Amino acid sequence: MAKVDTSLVAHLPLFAGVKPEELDDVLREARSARYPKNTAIFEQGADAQSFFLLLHGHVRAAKTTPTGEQIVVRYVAPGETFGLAMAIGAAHYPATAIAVDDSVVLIWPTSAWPRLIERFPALATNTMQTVGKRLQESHTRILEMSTQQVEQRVAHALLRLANQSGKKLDHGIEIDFPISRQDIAQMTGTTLHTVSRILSGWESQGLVESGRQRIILREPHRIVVLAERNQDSGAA
Amino acid sequence: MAKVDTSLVAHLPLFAGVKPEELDDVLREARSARYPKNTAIFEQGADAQSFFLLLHGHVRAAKTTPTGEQIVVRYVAPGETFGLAMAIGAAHYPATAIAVDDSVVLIWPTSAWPRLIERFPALATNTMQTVGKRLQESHTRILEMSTQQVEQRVAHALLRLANQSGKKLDHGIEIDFPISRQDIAQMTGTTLHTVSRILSGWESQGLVESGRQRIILREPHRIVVLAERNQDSGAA
DNA sequence: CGGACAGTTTGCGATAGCGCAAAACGGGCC
DNA sequence: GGCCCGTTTTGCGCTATCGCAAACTGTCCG
Repeated sequence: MAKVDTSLVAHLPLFAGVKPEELDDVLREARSARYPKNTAIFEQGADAQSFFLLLHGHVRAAKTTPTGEQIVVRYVAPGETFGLAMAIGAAHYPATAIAVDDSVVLIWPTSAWPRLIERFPALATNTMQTVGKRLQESHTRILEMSTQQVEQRVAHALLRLANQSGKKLDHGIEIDFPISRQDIAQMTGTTLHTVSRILSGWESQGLVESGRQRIILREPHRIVVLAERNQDSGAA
Repeated sequence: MAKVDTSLVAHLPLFAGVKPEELDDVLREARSARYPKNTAIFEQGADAQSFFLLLHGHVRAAKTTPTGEQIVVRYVAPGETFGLAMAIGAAHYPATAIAVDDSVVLIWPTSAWPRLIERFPALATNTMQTVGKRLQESHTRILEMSTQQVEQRVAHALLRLANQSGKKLDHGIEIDFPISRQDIAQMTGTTLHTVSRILSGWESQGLVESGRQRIILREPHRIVVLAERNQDSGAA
């Protein structure tokens, strides 16, 4: 089993308040694994046997309806935890996790959780805050879906992605993993057609540069304006 | 300060795993208060100085945009906690809480939380599960908003309310607190006009009986059908 | 008992966004 | 180098839902 250097993960929010010497004990309970691009890490509805910490790569968490429609719950960036079903008392994963890029994760067995938080209460506190933050983001998303039109929601979504996983280029910010129009549609509650139209429009205005599963924000500032504008403002 | 009988709250999920004799210690740190109908318990953005447990009545948690639009985050039923900002590491309340009926709550100072969970770790675990459940509900709501049309969403919302706070009558289930079309609109991401039209339609089909801030589901089963139907099914 | 008002109903255009379908595109693979 | 497939683009008609406006109604208050 690969040994993980504590210094690589010590600064993560999950481990805030855990002493360096203790950290080693926590990591000892984990194993690491690599998931190639486009492979599933776990499936919605499966037994929640493990929880995860993403070290490298990017993971998409998506939820599927009985009738097959999907939404993207979130994109997981390196340093974030996912698959926390057990912490919230769920026996099964409520969503599917897929590596969208070659990804490396740490994996703890669910069964280790009670022992871990007993020994390191900070883990429980930190996880609580993480889940709480996600709840708030979730509410924000509901608020946006309720009050904004599609173009604004797409703008917000891209800005968040850029913020979370943007690679700075001299001519803009590139979203650092493969993402399709369909994915963005599933993040914003619309269709890939509409997303495509919007991005085409932006592209012709020089706001973005985009291609197959690739998006570069050329004018983040002007996209912020789009995201925040009230529905009345008129354009030429 | 009013003394709260432990036996009244011992069975609540919040206190699962807390011994009866310990429970008294937890309650000793709280005070109780009564909020008349339509009064605010806390405002979005205010310092999160307390957290709450609802004993009687009903509370609406709502989030407001900078531009004044609102959504209903949830309705709190007796026995549920709310205002947990501190547990999730937020210094300010992310939403406003309003008593929709005369309500009685237990109030703990935020500052007591660290001490409480240290002494009674079960509180932390239980709260974690509560927040986790809310996160999942939130995702479900996003899924619905993304994939279903308004009528189905309204059906789901009413069924949930009936389930959570329904009073059984011989001729149906009544939602046990005052709720307006506007409120339902803010739960489902639509307008009060559309909700009104939908309820009028249902009323003329005998599915519901409704009036000023009052809704009775007469035919819950048939409403379930509405909630679950795929968008293609046609009616006579 | 008569307002006054908050909540509700309803009509009628306007339209954002969907859904379908077809074509263009771009990359990787053999 | 050429083929194949998943992704993206775009046109076009359709409609669910909004937005505005006006009328209506049940309740509470004086």
